Amino acid sequence: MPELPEVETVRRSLLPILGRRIVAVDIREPRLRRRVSRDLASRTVGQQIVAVDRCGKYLLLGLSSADVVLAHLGMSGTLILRPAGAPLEPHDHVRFLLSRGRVLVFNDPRRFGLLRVGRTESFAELRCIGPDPLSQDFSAELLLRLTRQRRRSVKNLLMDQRLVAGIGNIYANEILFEAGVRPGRRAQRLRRFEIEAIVRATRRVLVAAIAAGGSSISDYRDGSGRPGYFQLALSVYDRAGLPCRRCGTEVRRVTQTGRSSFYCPHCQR
DNA sequence: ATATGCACCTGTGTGC
DNA sequence: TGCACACAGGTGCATA
Repeated sequence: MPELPEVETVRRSLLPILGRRIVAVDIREPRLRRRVSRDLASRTVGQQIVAVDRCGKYLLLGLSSADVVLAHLGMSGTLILRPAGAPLEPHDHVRFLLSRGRVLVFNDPRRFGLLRVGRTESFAELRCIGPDPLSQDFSAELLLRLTRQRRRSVKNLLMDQRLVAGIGNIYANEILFEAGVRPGRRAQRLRRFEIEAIVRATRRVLVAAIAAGGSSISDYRDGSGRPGYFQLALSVYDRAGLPCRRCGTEVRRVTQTGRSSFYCPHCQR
């Protein structure tokens, strides 16, 4: 489910928790991709939530103690705000009871997500992720540097969180369609104008996707339970065999390093 | 450096 | 209707 646009949408929808205190923590299933921090409850109960930030696909809830709750939504995770008395739902793994009658629930059917508490500096996963593709750091100069000497495919490169943080399978495909570049192209063979097109396309696609509230392919919801609408605007992702919205040619699906890639053989070179 | 295969999980859709 | 199978937004490992 969640790539940068979905995580950013969740972040924005969670802003109403700012200033609330964590009153109780209920860990029902600690076995996520990594075990939920054993001291999650002891380090968060009594703390006030003072920040809701995003770093790539990670969400960071800043606490008044200077600790941070680090969350990753994996493939199927959601962080959702409900009324305090709302009934437990399937796959509700951790619940933070908040002041002023709300409960923040980490729900994740596949349990590929992550929920930890600690100092920001202590999280190794944050140390090795690249710049945010919406920041000024993500420029044609940077992408040019990243692509030199690398034989790997441009799509694979865009999805490498160490190089750029937040792009996953849906948006890598969409960005490359928008840029007119085939996903299988080797990074080092890209021309400068193509690099520039990819940088522009990245901004356009991610900004549009955030504006639409992300993509709800099956079950993604934001923190207030609302779906996104960008799936209706997808150009190639999950559209194998359907006509390209721009030229009518059939969209193709190929497998690259274990993931499905989609492209229009006419619009993308 | 990079690709592949697999592992971790559950849910859904498809074809028989 | 039931069953087997493929596949799904992510990441990390071991192996080539």
